[in-house]
Amino acid sequence: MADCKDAATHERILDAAERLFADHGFNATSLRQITAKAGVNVAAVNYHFGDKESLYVEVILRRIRPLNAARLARLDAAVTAAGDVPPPLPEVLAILMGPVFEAHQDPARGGPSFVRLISRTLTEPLPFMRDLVATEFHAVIARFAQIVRRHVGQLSPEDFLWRLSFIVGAMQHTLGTLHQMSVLTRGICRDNDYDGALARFIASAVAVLRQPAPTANAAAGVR
Amino acid sequence: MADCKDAATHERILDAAERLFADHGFNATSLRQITAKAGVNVAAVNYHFGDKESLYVEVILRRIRPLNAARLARLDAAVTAAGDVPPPLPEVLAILMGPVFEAHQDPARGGPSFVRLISRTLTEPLPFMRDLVATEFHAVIARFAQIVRRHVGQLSPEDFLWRLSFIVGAMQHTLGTLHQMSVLTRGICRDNDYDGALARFIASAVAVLRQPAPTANAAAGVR
DNA sequence: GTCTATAGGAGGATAGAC
DNA sequence: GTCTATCCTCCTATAGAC
Repeated sequence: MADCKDAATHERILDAAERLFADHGFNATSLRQITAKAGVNVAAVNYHFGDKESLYVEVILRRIRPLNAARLARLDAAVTAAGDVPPPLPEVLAILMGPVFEAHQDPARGGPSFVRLISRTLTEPLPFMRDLVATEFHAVIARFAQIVRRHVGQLSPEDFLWRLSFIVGAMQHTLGTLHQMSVLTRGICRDNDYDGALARFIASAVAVLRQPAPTANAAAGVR
Repeated sequence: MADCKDAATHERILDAAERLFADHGFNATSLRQITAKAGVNVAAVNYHFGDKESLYVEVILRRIRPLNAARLARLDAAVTAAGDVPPPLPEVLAILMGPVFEAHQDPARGGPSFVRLISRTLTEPLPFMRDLVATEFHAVIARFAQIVRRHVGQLSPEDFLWRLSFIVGAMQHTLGTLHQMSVLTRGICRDNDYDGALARFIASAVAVLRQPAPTANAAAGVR
């Protein structure tokens, strides 16, 4: 048996829901699928979590709280070590993304399913998900954005935020497709090359942030 | 009345569905919502489109076919004009993204709803959507990737595809959030600054593609 | 604490009148 | 072509037994 025979009903439901929500999304997943996969009764969800939305929230919180705590702890350490100047940009980005890549490799931290689920949660516009993202990510985002900002002080706020948006998009897409990069690229990019993927993401994000400030004729497509 | 009184039922259903699918997604939108918004009877969907999935496909096809045709036509013209060398990278990217930004501004080409719907369709993993994307986008993607590739010939296939993936993510995220950039940035980035957004996207994509090839110690977070 | 049984409602699809 | 009426499936949530 792959399933631990002694896992509490509570945990078994969370595990099954994590996988199914990641694969099919919130609306396309029924409580019956979840309880069937978990090997428990339909009513167990209501007993342990109340309703479907609360279950989804718990699935996310179980993983994201330790993950974000790790991010902030590592960032604090890096800031302390760096002294008066902000920590180097690649290091800051590595601290932001590293824990997610680690979670992708570690079933105990959710594995690929959880990472994909995060990616989905960031894009699905259901009100309760937006609230969840706002509550759990706001402190992390503000903290990192503030430090990154110090590295590109010459940029206008507008340029800075557009670049940040592109990077968030790349991040979200990377997390959502990492598990199938081998298939998507016919084997050229490997799913399990975490160090390579992380290094390339960081380098590209740095390239976006450090590109020259735009000039008036840049919009004309000048080479 | 904002609605054209003579719009055929067929078109009214497509318009209502486009908006609702973009706002709430495929599963969260009911046929009853669509027909209510269109001011037609529930059975009209079945009569005109067969079932819900076919309706979704028609909503996309109505807009995406002219859009992709315009992309390929402009690309052909640019390739002809450039002669032996490939057209400049920023110009190629402008041809790829320009038509989408134009559609965002033009209600007759779908406006923000259609652009958001495309973004959603690229991320939702329902089988019929994956088929739709494969069928309608494959030729365009292959054509553009081939030309972009000629600008970064020194890159390994692996580096090239990772960078392309980051750019696709940035593109998808930009299209999905363009309509609310004002809100997300508290007014700093404007939704309707299409030229500015397009220019910034192109510049960032170029920065990602043209960054130096990675070195062995890049993964260590060296400044 | 966990399960059985079921209420109560919504959704997609269709038959047949007009 | 468009509408009315309806079928049947599937879902969430709950009440109450064990």
